[in-house]
Amino acid sequence: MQALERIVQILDVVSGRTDGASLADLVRETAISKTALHRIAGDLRDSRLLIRDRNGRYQPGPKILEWSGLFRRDHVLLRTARPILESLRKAVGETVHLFMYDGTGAYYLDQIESGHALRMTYRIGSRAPLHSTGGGKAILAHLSCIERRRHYRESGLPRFTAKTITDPAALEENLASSAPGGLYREVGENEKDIRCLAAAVLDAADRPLGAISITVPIYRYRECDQPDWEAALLRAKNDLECKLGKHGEEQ
Amino acid sequence: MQALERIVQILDVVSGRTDGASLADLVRETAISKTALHRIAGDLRDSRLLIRDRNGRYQPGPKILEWSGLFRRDHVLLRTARPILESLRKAVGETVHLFMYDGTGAYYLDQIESGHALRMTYRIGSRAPLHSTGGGKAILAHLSCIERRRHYRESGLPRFTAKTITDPAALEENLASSAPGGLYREVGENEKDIRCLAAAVLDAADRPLGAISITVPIYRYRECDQPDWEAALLRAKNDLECKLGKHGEEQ
DNA sequence: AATAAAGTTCCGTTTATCGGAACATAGTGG
DNA sequence: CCACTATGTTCCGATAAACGGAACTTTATT
Repeated sequence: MQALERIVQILDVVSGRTDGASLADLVRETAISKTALHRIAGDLRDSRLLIRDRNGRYQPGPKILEWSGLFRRDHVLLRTARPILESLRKAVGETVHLFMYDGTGAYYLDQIESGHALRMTYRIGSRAPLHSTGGGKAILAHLSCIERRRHYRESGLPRFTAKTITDPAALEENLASSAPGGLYREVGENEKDIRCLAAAVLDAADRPLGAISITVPIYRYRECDQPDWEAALLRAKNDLECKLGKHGEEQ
Repeated sequence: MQALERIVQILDVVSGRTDGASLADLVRETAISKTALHRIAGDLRDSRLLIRDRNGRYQPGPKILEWSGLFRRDHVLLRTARPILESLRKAVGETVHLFMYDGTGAYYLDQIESGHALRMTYRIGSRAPLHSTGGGKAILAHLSCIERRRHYRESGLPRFTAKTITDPAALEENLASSAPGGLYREVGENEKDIRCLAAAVLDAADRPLGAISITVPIYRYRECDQPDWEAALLRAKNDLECKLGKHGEEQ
């Protein structure tokens, strides 16, 4: 659907700027004619997906909050994981993430940032590469060989840093050599000087629903913290799986 | 735009249900043909506005989070008001709301619920009637006569309860007799047995950006709390206006 | 196994959307 | 103060993008 692609483009631009976008901004940043932009933006305004601020600039509208508000309130994984993420974040003092796997890709679903000035911030809702992020690797490791192969073929394992694993065979080997208890490490493969420890969150049939991870700048990482982090992460993983009813009926 | 209307309909249905919607659900709840629904839902999936869970049901997708996440992070009014709302909520112990006015209507932008079992919950992002809610009345009172008249004409002042003020003249009078310091009361006009105390949030030119309100079930309301609440609300209003740079440069 | 319900694909028709061009309305600088 | 440029808005005929009926496949139900 052409209309949808344009709508998405427009809202991406508008939501990606801190101070909204004028019509002219949209003309510049999309390949849509001014006429069409004018018309579509007007329609988006009627639907409350956009509003115009007092300078006439377009801003994200309340409809988005309406859709996402309930999403946030009712999403089982998100809601269940929040308090667990909070404990984990408190225990390790670094940024923690919740990933969601939807059958084709993984997304950052939630994030609690570390209190440090230097910290990792991703955009909630954005795609997380499966082959180069800790959470992605944890998820990948729990897919069937067929699914994994298909993903290698379709995504092509793009390179992000010098350390990104771009060879399927190497990745398979890397996934096979996980830390004890099903923990996965990632060291500078997605972003330079960032490392990550992650665990998959599994359903009753051991299929991955998502993952939890701890992210830390390399220079702040100390080997001696590793055991504590592993323990805290495993606790969080088990907690979450229990609450989601993995082991018999939920409490 | 027809396509947009359909997209909005679909996402409204999907986000309004706690467990998503099947294609058949959508056929029932919209006036869109099954063929079109199938196609549009597929396109929405491609855009990550919808995902299919493991039962094949459609759920709101991560794109919505992506759009709203940044909205939440960067929205000046929302971000500035949060801590102030938290103090206010702590001071009065009842549900507090932040309203936004965008030139045509008001929306619930944020909400902190009271700890009580019985509490008022609205859907963030949804429309708030200007004539029957405390926040709406506070906003209305700070519009020009012309804007107010236009709103009366366009909205028609629909009735929600026996106490809703549906006559323009009566509403004008009601707005004129506000509590000291520009506070507005609403007693059961929007919802039976709920009362509300609200203050407008004004910009440097005294035009309303939105409003803050305290909402309480009638039976829990005690006359003696009134002065404290008025003071707390006025403090919050002034705080917020200062932080938004109303009185000279922001600090 | 038979029946019903849900989901998917195909394809000719049509109407909703497209963009160029012309016009209107701010802002800017000489 | 006027000319000039950037931005926003309206009109309208052409076109391709979206429409929905019908037929088909798959998945539940009894």
